Amino acid sequence: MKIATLNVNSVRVRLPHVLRYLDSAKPDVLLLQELKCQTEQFPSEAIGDAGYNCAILGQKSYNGVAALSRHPIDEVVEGLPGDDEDTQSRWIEMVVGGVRYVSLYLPNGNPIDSEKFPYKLGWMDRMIARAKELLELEEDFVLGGDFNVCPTDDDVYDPLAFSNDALCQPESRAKWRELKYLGLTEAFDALHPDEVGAYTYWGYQGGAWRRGNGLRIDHFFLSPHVADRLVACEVDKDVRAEEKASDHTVLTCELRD
DNA sequence: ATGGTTGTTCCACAA
Repeated sequence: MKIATLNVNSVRVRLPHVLRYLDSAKPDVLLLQELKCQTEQFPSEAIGDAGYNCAILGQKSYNGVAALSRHPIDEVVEGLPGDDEDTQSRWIEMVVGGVRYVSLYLPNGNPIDSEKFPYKLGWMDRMIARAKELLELEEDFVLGGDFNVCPTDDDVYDPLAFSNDALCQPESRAKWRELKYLGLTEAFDALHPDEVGAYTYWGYQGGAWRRGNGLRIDHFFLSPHVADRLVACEVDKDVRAEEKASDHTVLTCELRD
């Protein structure tokens, strides 16, 4: 079972990249974030022609998440529970073959002296609560996507430059660990415990990609039974190297069948 | 302190 996640930064601009990836890598599941389009504008036909079913939660201009599957989708849950006032499309769940796959786009939270930072932390509390609920239900699940958290300074090309960034705040990192300490396995760290600089994002500014100035902010968290099946988790940098690429690349995770 | 890029939109805003 091959699972992949990609923040596309506009699915309409990045459709060729997505189709090329599906055709070459043939993942069973692909989680997408930052669709930047409404649900009706999502290119379901092209992706359907490529052999994938889609669960989509779009939004005009910003955010938007989707989960694609080569196998039939048995159930879809749209949105992260816990705040009826929250209208941002950042969470979708898809059940395939008895496993719940979540595509999530955690709030960026910058700048930290604005209302955006407490929104990020509150959203993380709701994510932790939902994960706890799924564990209590003894569900098998995978949380994948753009977490907008660099877990440690080893995940940042220039920690000093990011010391005031929401992605690197002690509060953001503490909640990231709180999620993990529920009993989840962070796939990349579990298989590459001492690896430094396994970045998944390189911004568009200042030749960041060319210079290797990246951040590790895309992650997979696995529930206990799913973690028992973990065989691989890798960053696929080829997608970021393409023309007109997203600022993120693909993170993959392989589970024993 | 500022400027560097990209995407969506309607002009700044978000990242």
